[in-house]
Amino acid sequence: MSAEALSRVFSALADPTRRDIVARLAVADATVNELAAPYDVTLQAVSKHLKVLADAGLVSRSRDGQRRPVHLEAEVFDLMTKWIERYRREAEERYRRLDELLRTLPEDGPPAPPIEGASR
Amino acid sequence: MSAEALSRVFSALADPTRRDIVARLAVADATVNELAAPYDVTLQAVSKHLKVLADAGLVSRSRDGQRRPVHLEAEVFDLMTKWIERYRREAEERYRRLDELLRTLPEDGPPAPPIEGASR
DNA sequence: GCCGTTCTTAACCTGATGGTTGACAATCTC
DNA sequence: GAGATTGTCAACCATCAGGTTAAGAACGGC
Repeated sequence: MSAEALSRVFSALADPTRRDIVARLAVADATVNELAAPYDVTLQAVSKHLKVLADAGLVSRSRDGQRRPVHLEAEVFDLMTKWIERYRREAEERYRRLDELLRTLPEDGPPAPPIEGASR
Repeated sequence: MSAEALSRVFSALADPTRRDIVARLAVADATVNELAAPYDVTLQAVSKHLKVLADAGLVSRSRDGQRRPVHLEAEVFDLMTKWIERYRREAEERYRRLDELLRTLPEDGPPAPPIEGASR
């Protein structure tokens, strides 16, 4: 369920053009033509990119006459940040414990014997 | 340069199996066989996943006899977090300014005229 | 109503990706 | 050294992703 969503978000941001679009939308909303201008790909390609971003929930598209203003949805970033921070914290906690363990060990040379069954 | 790196990281984490591997490595280092056990794909497939993660700099692989212990490299997460946080902050700042603008405007009904050239 | 503008959808091509099987390198065990 | 264990590499296959061109939908302006 949420795994699908996360996959879509990460996948969407794996493309440099799409990341650039997100970066520009963080500054201001923009229309499809405005967004497409800097890149030397067709408008259709950019339209596809926007569909990918929209499916990932990273942007929303509305209607204003013929224009389709694109808007960055910042909430989705929280989903990613939570995922990343969770595992970063776990890993760091693990290092902290390891450092502690090493500090409490006797101060001998590098060829220390393998710690058989230390924390198992 | 760093764009390539970011693409590799996001792309690596776009796959649910690889995210699961990262999650398990956050708890403890593990060998390829141990990592492969829960999934119903071949060992070779998992080996490929690990190569992708290693190329993204998310894990490192060393040697211990026949075993190849895999280790999570938490520093790379910072790269992602920085990217995400930068644009999330920009977007939020933009909302803040918009809210302020709306608050300073006269209190009339919904059909307010378009703000022609408001901040341009 | 018609034309130009804006944007999306469909069909298609090509290259990357995730999976498989098969071969083999490297290491421990006997 | 022979055999088992652990893991990688190569070749192959199917699907997906990003690009294109072509067609058309939706709207504003005349």
